[in-house]
Amino acid sequence: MKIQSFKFNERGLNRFFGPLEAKIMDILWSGEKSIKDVQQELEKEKATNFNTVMTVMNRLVEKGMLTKRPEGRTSFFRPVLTREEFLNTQSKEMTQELVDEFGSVAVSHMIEALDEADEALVAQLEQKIKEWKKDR
Amino acid sequence: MKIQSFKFNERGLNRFFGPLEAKIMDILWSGEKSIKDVQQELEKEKATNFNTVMTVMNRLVEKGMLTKRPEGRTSFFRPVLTREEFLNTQSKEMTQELVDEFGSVAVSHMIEALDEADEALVAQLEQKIKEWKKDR
DNA sequence: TCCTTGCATTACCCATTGTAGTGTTTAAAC
DNA sequence: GTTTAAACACTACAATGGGTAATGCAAGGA
Repeated sequence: MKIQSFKFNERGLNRFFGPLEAKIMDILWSGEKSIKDVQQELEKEKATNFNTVMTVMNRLVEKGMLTKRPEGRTSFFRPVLTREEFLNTQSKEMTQELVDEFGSVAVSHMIEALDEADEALVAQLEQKIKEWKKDR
Repeated sequence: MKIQSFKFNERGLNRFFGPLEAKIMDILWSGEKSIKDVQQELEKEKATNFNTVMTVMNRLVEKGMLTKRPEGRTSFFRPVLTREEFLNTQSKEMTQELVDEFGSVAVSHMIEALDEADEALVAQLEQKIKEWKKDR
């Protein structure tokens, strides 16, 4: 299942996940782990129930975000996409949707957004356009 | 209250609102209307309970999307922003968030998205960059 | 006075997310 | 081989957001 909602209010992974989900994804992007591993990691910051972690992790599997690899009695979980792949995918989809939905209005806003953000990004964009023209 | 979530799956206003909310906003963007006006408009397509419409409209007021103007026993509702203002605002916020969140990755995706969308948009973007450079 | 109209209050349903109790399986320890 | 504890399954509940609607009140007109 795909991510289907982007929250303006939040930051980082919390834009795509609930807060606990986000923490779990983050932990699993540091390597394959069992439920207990994750729970202990979370415990460092705040008392966390094992079953809570299990439930959320299993839901993430159902959503297609994690894979579950049983090994004996214990299962090990791993994100389907790397963090980079994930963010890349999301960014791409978002951008596509933005242009589909808003067309030329979005284009104006892109420049404005880049303007406030970083001069180097505009240069990069310019370069991209150059390449794009070559392929025509 | 601001819109705080953008749904990839949906189209148009349904990206920002629930389906009934979206229809109501749409109707109100054609002019100030009472609950009954809106309900009758909705009724044309599908049986619609008056109170359902009322509840949703009042929620839209709470969210800051509509203003309510009492006149005698009847209240009249009007969107706070015009459709154009609303879409413009959303597009701007989305774009800003995108750049904030993904930086240069987003830039690449912008071009790709434009590529698939429309050649004219790339030209527009190029023009925007030119203007941007002038202001430096 | 009584009925109709407009609205307020309140509620229930469903989905998502965070939370956690209870029950079951099974490997390992005794 | 029976007990125990770890891992897990199953289930449920709360909060939130959105769609739905019943009930009840208030005020104006017949």
